[in-house]
Parts: sequence; structure tokens; C-alpha cells
Amino acid sequence: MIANRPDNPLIVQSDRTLLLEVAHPAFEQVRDELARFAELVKSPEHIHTYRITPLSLWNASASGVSCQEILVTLSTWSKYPVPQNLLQEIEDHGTRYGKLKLVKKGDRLALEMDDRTLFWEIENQKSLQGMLAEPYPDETGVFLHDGMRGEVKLQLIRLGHPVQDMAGYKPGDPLPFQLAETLKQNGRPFGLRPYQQAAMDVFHAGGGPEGGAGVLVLPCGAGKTVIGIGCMSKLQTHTLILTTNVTAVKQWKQELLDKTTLTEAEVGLYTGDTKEIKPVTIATYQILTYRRSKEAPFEHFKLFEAANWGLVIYDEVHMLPAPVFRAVAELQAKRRLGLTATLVREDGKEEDVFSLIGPKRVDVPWKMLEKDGFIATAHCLEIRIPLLTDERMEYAVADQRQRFRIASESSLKFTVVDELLKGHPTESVLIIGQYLEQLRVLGKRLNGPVLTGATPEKEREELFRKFRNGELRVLIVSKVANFAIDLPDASVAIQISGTFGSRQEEAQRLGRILRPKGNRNISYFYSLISKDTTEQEFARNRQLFLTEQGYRYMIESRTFDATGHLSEPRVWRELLEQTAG
DNA sequence: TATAGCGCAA
DNA sequence: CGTCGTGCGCTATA
Repeated sequence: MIANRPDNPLIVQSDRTLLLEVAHPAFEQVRDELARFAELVKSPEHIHTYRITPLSLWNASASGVSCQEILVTLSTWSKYPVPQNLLQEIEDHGTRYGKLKLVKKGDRLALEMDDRTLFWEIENQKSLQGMLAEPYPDETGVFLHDGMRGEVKLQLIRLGHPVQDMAGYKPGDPLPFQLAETLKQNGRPFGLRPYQQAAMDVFHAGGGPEGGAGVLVLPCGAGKTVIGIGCMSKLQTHTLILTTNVTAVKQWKQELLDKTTLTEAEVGLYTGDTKEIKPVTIATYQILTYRRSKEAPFEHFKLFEAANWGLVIYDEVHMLPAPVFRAVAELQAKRRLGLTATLVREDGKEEDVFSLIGPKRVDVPWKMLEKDGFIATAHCLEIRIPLLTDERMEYAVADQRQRFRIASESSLKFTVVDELLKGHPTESVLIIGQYLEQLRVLGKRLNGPVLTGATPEKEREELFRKFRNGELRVLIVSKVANFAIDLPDASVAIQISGTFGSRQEEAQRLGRILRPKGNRNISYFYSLISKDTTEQEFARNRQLFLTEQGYRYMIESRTFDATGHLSEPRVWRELLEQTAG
């Protein structure tokens, strides 16, 4: 019997939830260890809640975390003995990975298992009917009907039986090329960071039957494109790349031309404007899901068949639209690489993503990237600001749906913006908001330009240029900040109103904005929230990702005197730096 | 033939 | 819960 250790930071409960104390000195280490096999579900100020699920355990196994390691982490940091049922479940799931294999048997596919009970469970599953053909005589496996590879995997993961897919892939047409760096350095790709090289190797898995499919989870700014290109260079085959928007499409092309010996003639864009199909073709998810009407077919799905692709890369794979699942399920014989910064989808379909693309292969510890200076240390502060008396009155009588807007557009936020700008007198500052009206008012007040979706491309470039070279210190932007990949870097961001949007949006926005800045490598992210309003509730959702992504997170309230002036001066920047130190 | 502007969808 | 921004194909214009 292990004694209780009240000084430890973790509580492990029999319902598979884990409670972690934020204030504990070992918090960051424990957080990184838990992230490998558990999902973060809540992250308020003091206690963070994680959950162990079949999916999180499967991903852990596939990315090389043994069940022994999980048990060691839990027992090392737990205050109380780990509940017996949880120990058992973890061991059970740990051994389950690899128990069910999808293999090639002659020219057919078959599921194989070494467990008679499992065999009978699968044989008698209603949801698998019509997919499975005749069983092996010795009851250690069962053949699949043609074309059911994806569908079977999908159903089995839903039943809690993830399949290890060993059936291999059809090679695509060859495409010889080299990494540009390789040329310069005699076969040594020095341009790749060590963890990028490692991620490539894991994906490739030594050319074994299990390699060549999977999801790489990397923090924002870790260089996912570079890893994708690295994987391509290992496979040397015709490749289809799917991304979220045209800016990303163009960026992939630019990177490919820049970092490889591939030429303009070999890299094609398949978008609304240009429908080129070349050995490497880059397209958006949106064009795939286009149809003339609700009943019409997805006319661009034919892109999947347009060439003998040897690899399909799914950029931001958590954004994979549900209609595309079907196509991916039918493409199981092709190698596929999913790239993402986050495991979570708002629609809860992450199981589908992992079973169809492949399990998580890599988990790069945030701490390591930060330590090596590949990403900035970001300090996040949520500042809660009261409503003015008349705003409070208006809020009180407002329709439920108007309330959020009143809270978002609270006028005292501007006062705090002034204060924050004073605290960062020399740094470049991005101010991000959701409502154009609010942004225009702020623009007038600060006497600066406002960049919105309506701003023409020419003017955007001009503003970006001025912001980059320091001519313009403060830039006010609308939701364009979510999408514009070419948004200049800033070390300070102030969010004056947020969206109801997804949690990923928050993290992506932050990750894109706050890149390493020269020698100081520290970034600040302020969220201005109206105190005691619905806005405060919605803000909670965003904290999840910030925490999951490894950002430090604080919540403070700003007080005002009766006349609506700041009650006492505060320098938030210093507050953040002290607490972080 | 290129492209700017519009309406629609998710 | 609605606002805003995006990307698609179509059409008008030269």
C-alpha cells in the first residue's frame, strides 16, 4: 500500500479524470507528461482537469508511449493511490493496441487477432455486417469484403477496438527531387531541426508496413510545412496536398519551390482560379466540398483519382470537412500524412480522423521548443473590466442575444487599451477585434488604420509593410487575423473582442501572431473581457487551448473609481513577468 | 482572354 | 447567437 502524499500535484480519480494543481512547482513537467496520454477538458485558474479516454490511450500507444510509462507518471505525481479500476483499464487498452491487425492475405485484406473472445465479439457485431466476409477456419481472423478497409476501421474504433493497419500501400508514380539544403550540404539536410527530422523518421517508420500513415501533432510555429516537405522527399512520389485556404495553398507552393529542386512545372495549384493537375498538386478543402446545389454531387472529388498519388497530405487535418471523410475512407491504400496543432474538433469527430488518416505519431513537448528558442514564450493575461453604469443597465434589460455584443463593445476597454499601450511603448502591437464598428471607433481614437476583410489586397500589403518596418507601431485588425498567414509578427497582441468561434481559432490566431522575436523571445497576449457577463463565460472556452498549447495563463480584474477612471495605475507587463519568473 | 465584381454557401 | 471573412463559380466588361 502506497502512502498518501499530499504534497504531490495530481489527483487521479476512478472516473478517469485527472486533477492537476496549477500552482505546484512541477506543474509544467506534469502537464507535458499528461498531454501524452490524456485530453485536457477544463483549465480554469487553479485546477486543470484531464481525462483518459480510449482514443487518448490509443494515440499514446501509437506515438510510442508505453502503458508502463503512463502508470509511472500517474503513481509518481498522484496524492493518493491510483484507483485499481483505472490501472486495469490502462493495462487493458495498452495491450489492446496491436491485438487487432489489418493485414494483406494474398490479394485480399483480413482482420487478424490472437484472441478468441475478440474474434467472436467482432463476428457478431451488427455494425460490421456486410463488411466482413468468411472467417479463417481456426478463428484467428476474418476476411474483408472489397473496398471496406476504411469503413471497418471506422466502425471498430467506435467500438473501442482500434485497428493497427499493416496492409501497406499502393505506391504512386515516382517523382524524383531533392531538398535544396541536401544539395548544399552533401546529403546532410542541415536546414531541418532535430525534432523535424525525428518526426519525418517516425512517420516513415523505416519503411515498415505500419509507417506511411498518421497524424503529426506539433505546436503552432513548429514548422509543419517543412516536415511535410521532408516526408515528401523520403517518398519521392506524386503528392496531393490539401489545405484550408488559398493563402496556405500559395505558401505551400512557395516553400516547395524554395526548399526543394521541384520546379514550377511540377507544382500545380487546384483552386477556383487555376485547376492545374501536376505531379505535386495543392488544393483547398473548400473546393473539394463544392457542389452546385445541396443534392448535386461533389464534382471535385475526382481530384483524388486525377493522378496516381503516392501520398496525400492533409494540412490542418482537424479541419477535414465531414463530407471528405467518405473519400478518405476509400483512399486507404494511399499513404497519408495529417498535420495539426490540435487534436480536438468541435464536432467530436476526432475518432474518425485518427482511424482514417492514422493515429498520432509524434508529440513534441512544448517546453523543448521553447527552451531551444524555436517558439516564443507567450504570457497570456485575461483582464476583466467592469461595465459602465449605463451599459450595465442596458445589459440588464437586453435580450439574451444582445448581451454578448454589449459586453464585447464595452467602452472602458478602450481605457485599458491606452494603459496597455503605455506599458509597451516601443513594441509593435496588434489589436484584434470582432466588431467592425468597435474597431473603427478605436481606430479614430488611436488615429490609426483599421484592416478588415474589405481592405483591398494592395492596401493590406502596404499596411503590412509599414507595420513590419516599424513605420506603423499599432495595427488594428478584424477577423482577417484568423486567416491571413502573411500577417506580420508582433510581440504584443490585444484582443478587445472575441468570437464565438472554435477553440482552435484562438490558438491558431495566437500561434501565428506570436513568433519568436529576436533575442528577447517573449510575447504578450491580452484578452479584454467584460466582468460578470456572458463574455466571461465564453472566454473560458478559449483558455483550454492556451493551456493545452503550453501558454502561461493569468486572470486579473481591472478596477475603476466611481467616475469611470482607473482606480490606480498598473503595469500589466511587469505583473506578467514577475509571476512568470 | 484576363479580370473585377457579385451572390451564395458552409 | 450572429458577425465577419473566405473561396467558389458565374457574369459583365474591355
